[in-house]
Amino acid sequence: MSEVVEPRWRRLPEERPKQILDAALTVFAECGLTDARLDDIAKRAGLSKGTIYLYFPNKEELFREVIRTSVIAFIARAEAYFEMERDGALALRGWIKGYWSWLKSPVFPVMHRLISTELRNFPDLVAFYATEVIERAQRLVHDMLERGMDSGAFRRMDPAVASRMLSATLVSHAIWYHQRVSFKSIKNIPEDELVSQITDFFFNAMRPDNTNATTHE
Amino acid sequence: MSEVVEPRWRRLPEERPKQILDAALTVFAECGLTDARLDDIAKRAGLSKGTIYLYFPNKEELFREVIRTSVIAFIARAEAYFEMERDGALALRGWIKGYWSWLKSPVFPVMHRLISTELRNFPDLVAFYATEVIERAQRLVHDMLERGMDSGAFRRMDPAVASRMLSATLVSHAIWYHQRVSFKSIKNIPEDELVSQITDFFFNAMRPDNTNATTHE
DNA sequence: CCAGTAACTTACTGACCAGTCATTAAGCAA
DNA sequence: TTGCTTAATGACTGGTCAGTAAGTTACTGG
Repeated sequence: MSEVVEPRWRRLPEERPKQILDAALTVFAECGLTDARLDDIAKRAGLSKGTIYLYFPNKEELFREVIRTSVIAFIARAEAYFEMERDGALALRGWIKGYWSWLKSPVFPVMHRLISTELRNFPDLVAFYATEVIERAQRLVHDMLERGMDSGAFRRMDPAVASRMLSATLVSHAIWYHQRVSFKSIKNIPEDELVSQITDFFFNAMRPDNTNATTHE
Repeated sequence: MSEVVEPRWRRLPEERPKQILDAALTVFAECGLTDARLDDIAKRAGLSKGTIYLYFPNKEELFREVIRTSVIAFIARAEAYFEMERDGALALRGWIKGYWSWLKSPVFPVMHRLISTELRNFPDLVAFYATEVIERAQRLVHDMLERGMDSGAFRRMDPAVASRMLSATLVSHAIWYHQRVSFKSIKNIPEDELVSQITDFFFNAMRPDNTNATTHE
């Protein structure tokens, strides 16, 4: 019998880390850090648990690495959205689109859970996230808003506050979107519609006053 | 030696459930369902773990009860805010204040975590929360907005969308507020200021157009 | 074709913790 | 004071799972 017997497993040391990180991201996204089982991650990656320990020292470090690589991937993508659109309002529309694509990715719920619940256990990741994502993003939006205000496209207000309001709206909607099966008010609204509702609302909040300078008081 | 010896423990069957629920709320709020330890809850309540099982059948049921009682307490409080303020805009300001007081309470992060992560394990609580809080609240806000639109205080738009935008902004800010130590952009802003920033922004988004009916296009 | 070794698996260990139950003690009534 | 009821305790059990280590299989170079 000269059958070609498939080996039970292959040696693929180059590809393992990525396979494990991908699987881990999925499982962490679904379960969170504590409820995620290394056996499940291994199974999903088509490996045994022991293999994970060849590439990562422990569960927590695997978690860290999942976050780090995912965030880095996002930043790289986001920066592509920013090749000098000088018009503040247009740049902002581009930003919203790009930001949403991150928010709707499976990485975001993981990040969000981290931020809103498991934060105190990972101060290093918090610092990393704060400087590498939040501050960077806020500076960008801040600048776009100021440009828009200067050009008269937006009314004058504190750009830091405005940018926070935009984030707030997007972030909540993203959370609901990820859970949309359970949310009547979101369930049947297509994604594009949702984003344009948010955009419209924000631009309305920022639209300049058309009154003829009635400085009452 | 006729010292008055304090008994090692007292029999207080009436008060135990509340003591346990209070302690559980705190610990669940900090750790989430999985990471919360019954021993910790017991310790915080000044009891032993066994005692918890005299009043609640298991951890999950205790969790359910924490949520139920807390949500009910909130609803009761919230309804007090609503004794027929007929003016839409004023009613809305009242609503925001009341809603915020719920959002900043320790129950909200628990609820939020439940919604955003542990949802699938508690369909009954989700349904309960959806009907008893979300829908009810949305209907109220919806009505207030419509009244405000009718009176000309607000511009015309879909009240469902507007109410969702308001919730979104408030909810995100609440999450950040609970984690404010880690959030530079929020840390030094007093609570009142935060709420009024949100309110102002929302009212600006809803302010009617002052253009003299320039129906271009 | 046959070591030798690197990649991977599997069976195990020890810590942890929800839930149990035998025991102890508070309080009450006679 | 005694004896009964029941609130409360805390040591224990059984299951779960992160992490380990010994064993197995794929591959490589001679």
